Amino acid sequence: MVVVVVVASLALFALLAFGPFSIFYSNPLVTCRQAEQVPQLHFLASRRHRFPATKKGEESCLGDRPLEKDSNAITRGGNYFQSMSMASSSFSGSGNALMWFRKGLRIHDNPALECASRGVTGGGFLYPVFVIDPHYMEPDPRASSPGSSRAGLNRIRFLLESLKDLDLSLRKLGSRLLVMKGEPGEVLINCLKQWKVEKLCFEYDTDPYYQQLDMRVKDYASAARIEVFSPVSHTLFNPADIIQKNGGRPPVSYQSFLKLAGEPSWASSPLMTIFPSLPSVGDVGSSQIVEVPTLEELGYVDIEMELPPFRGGESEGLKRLREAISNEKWVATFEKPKGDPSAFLRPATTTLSPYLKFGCVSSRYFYQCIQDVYTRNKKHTSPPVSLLGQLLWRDFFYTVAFGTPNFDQMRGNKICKQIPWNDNDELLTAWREAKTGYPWIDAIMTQLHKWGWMHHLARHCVACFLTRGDLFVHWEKGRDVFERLLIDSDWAINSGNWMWLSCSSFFYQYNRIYSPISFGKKYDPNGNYIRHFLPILKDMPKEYIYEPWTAPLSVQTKAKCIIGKDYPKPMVSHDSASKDCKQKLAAAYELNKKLNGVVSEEDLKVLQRKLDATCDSVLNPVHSHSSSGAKRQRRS
DNA sequence: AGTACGTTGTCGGG
DNA sequence: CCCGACAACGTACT
Repeated sequence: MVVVVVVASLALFALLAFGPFSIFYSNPLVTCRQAEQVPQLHFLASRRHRFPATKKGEESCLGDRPLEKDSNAITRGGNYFQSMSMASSSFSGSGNALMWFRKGLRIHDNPALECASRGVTGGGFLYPVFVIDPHYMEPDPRASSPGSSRAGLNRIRFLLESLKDLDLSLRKLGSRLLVMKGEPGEVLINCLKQWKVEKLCFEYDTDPYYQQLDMRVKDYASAARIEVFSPVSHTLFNPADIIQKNGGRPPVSYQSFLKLAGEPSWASSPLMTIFPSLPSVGDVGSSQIVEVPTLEELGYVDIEMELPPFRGGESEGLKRLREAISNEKWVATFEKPKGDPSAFLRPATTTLSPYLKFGCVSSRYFYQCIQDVYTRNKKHTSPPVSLLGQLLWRDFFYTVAFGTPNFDQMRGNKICKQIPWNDNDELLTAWREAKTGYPWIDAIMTQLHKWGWMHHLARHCVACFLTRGDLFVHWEKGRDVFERLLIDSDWAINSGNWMWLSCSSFFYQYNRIYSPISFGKKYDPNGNYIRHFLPILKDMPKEYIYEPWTAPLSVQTKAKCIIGKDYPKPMVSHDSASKDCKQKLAAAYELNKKLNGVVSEEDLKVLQRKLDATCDSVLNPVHSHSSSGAKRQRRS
């Protein structure tokens, strides 16, 4: 199941993680004609699938090539049944195949499903399985907001909706989704045994959680002589290929990644398939099969939460993709940094990131759709800022993460600067709970709670504020909050972006700090975004809405919002806090340089003590936001 | 050793 | 809207 092992979307993190993808919501300007201008669908049956050349149960440990390069293997209008019978000649036994869904919750461009369908032989059956891990899905009463210990309610809902949609699509093809509960590895191995499965298919996954889980399952399959097919289809490229091309080390800059990556092998091959039907599902024996559960059935009762503007599933994802793509001028001129992070009625990006995260939409199909628009619009933007560039960022982070041990933490991570971040839970909690006293920051964090999604640049602002800009809290802490709450949170992209924003890796210009006051103001001078997500401030005059503590008491009274009572005072003064942060970063960089990146725990402690003495730090405000905030206010 | 470059800073001035 | 100052990092390449 989709348990991500380490709690990690910066969207920018999500970039995608920090949500890189955007789409308009319903765009009334999209016509049917435009919507159809996407690459043609092709029949699955037409393609002769080649099974991996490696031995049974061993292939795919590093992931197979996503698709054969040989486009001759792909012809239109082939005969489904013919190809099935071809496959059957090479098998004997039960002829049963199992398709294990984890991410990749889609029918289109799904090589593992194709292979599973083709792998059914004789009178065999196809078992499409999804395993719900209770740790990932069931309520944790101790969590800081509704949801499980690992996932916020918004992502759990999105996943359930995606499963429901997948089940519906499978049923239309004469199959269904077999939902089971339990520890995924255990459940799956049990299925393989009980159902006499001879072929196991699932999408290859680079996340450490799956690396470990899949190893276990593959070991069992190998011992039981079950054939395993595990294609790379979540990303554009196989991260292992890129790392190999670079002499075994992942590229650490986007530009070098681009050079190594080049064009994907399948760039002009048809990826879309239509299944006329799927092999039927066999007897499930004593296995406990459930319908896709509702939130209530999982134990989420009496929770009042407004619905975020994202419905999960392949159907909705493809609809949004077509809407986004149909606006060709928008696609061709897309420049990520020019988007407006305060736009919420109509976000400035595709908002496809949640769909890419769960694989409801294929990133490869998205890639081809964009290229298709580019062929008709010769003048278009380029990576890193273009729409295509956003997809490549996603692959960039997947590649670096896959090739970097301990990528999701500072310690033991070779590409991560060792910095003496503080471990102050009070600062972290105020940030997480949208109580920093900076309306721009608190509005963004509120959007995170309510929607499970914010614009990429909004993610930048709050990540910078928590780490190198103001609070100097460890980036891993903020990453964990994003990881749980973002619908699109993604292990590689989220940690990558947090390192980026905290100047721990990839980006190092620590003097460039987002102002929690001016940055939002330049996009949204009236503060509409703040008024929407922080209704307590809705009547604050625009002159004060970004800095309500500067409003005269009479104005606060009239706006029915007394600062310090109805809305918090700023927890730190940005001017002095950011100066302290810069000083600390400079000292930490110096130490890293001196020790050539090999900084011990003790070295960091010594530096921290030294910095605490020299900086008027925000690290010890134990008794209060207001008093330390007030103190700082006086100094400035 | 030196140079160019790097998806998305802020502020003040023209 | 664009400019430079601010203060100055690392990576990649020559």
